[in-house]
Amino acid sequence: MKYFHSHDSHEQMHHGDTYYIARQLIEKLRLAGERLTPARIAVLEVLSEQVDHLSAEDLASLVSLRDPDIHRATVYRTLDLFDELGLLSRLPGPTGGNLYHLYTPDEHHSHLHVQCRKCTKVTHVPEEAFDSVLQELASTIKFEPTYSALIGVCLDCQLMSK
Amino acid sequence: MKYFHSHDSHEQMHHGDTYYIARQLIEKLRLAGERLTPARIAVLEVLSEQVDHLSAEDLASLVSLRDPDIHRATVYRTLDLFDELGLLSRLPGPTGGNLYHLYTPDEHHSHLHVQCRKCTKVTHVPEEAFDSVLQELASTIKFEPTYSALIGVCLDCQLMSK
DNA sequence: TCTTAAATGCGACAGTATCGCAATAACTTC
DNA sequence: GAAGTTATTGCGATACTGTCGCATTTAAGA
Repeated sequence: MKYFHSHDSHEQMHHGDTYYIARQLIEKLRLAGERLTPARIAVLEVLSEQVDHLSAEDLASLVSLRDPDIHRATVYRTLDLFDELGLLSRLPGPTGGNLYHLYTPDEHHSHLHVQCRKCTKVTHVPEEAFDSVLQELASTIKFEPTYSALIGVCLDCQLMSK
Repeated sequence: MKYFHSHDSHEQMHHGDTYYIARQLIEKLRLAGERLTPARIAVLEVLSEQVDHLSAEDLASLVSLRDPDIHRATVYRTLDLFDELGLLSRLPGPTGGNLYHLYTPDEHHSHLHVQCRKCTKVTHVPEEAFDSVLQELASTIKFEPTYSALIGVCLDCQLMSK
């Protein structure tokens, strides 16, 4: 509970701390008026432990490991919810489904994921490099690339097809 | 046949001309060493008549209208081929599948599609505005955003969720 | 025309995600 | 802390998208 007051605290609290991240986001859930259920917390915690983008089915397996009573469908519904709340990055995966990855609290909305359209590998890009572009986009065509991703073909896949 | 020489010709030949587009691309197919089959030509022509991005299933229906003997699976295989040849834009659609749209011959590789992650609506962006960005991407993180698309949330969908 | 490798039709199949509905549980109010 | 209201869940069935193997057909070159 003390952990919710991060601003004025000098306690050991690193951004990489899984539980710190999860707590921050749980607070976001509550503020959005969403119910705090064991399933949602479990999904949030499992998500916060992942470094890369994972499929819904993979996440469901991990959640199921933690609590076997949580159903696949619930994980899908929870991911949809988190997506709508803007808590995570959702990108098309290699097998047709989507890949998910939690935005950490210190990632801004303009954080950019770059994904290869062929191998679906995702690279994280520092936002500073693209702030100007994103702003130009927003003003020129009324498109706000919040939680955005750029899709193209990575160098490896380009070389492979030659 | 005369139509292949567009540079020095003064004939009526607009970029919006469906058959002109299809012919250009048929030539590309041949140059790539691919076989010219009725199915591929039909898919190419149907594609060239579309203004927006369409799903594989929708395209298959349209192709089937033109020639009922062309199977769903063939359309999927053909779209894969066209994608690999860089003839079309392939973007994730609303129902999990992909959406396809032919690049016209006058669209360069750096042509950019901007797609809303929620309603999957696609907007075309003039490449000039982003040449510098794309080049920076390519050099900084070794990512070549050829046939690329930027994914975010369009203004309409942002307003709706508030 | 003949030959050969590629492309096709077909149906079955796999993976991803969604659905309706009854049962359950989270939050509010008292 | 008990009751009531409404959202959430588990469950199984199901739809949708895309893929596969294999026998047959066909495009392209000799």
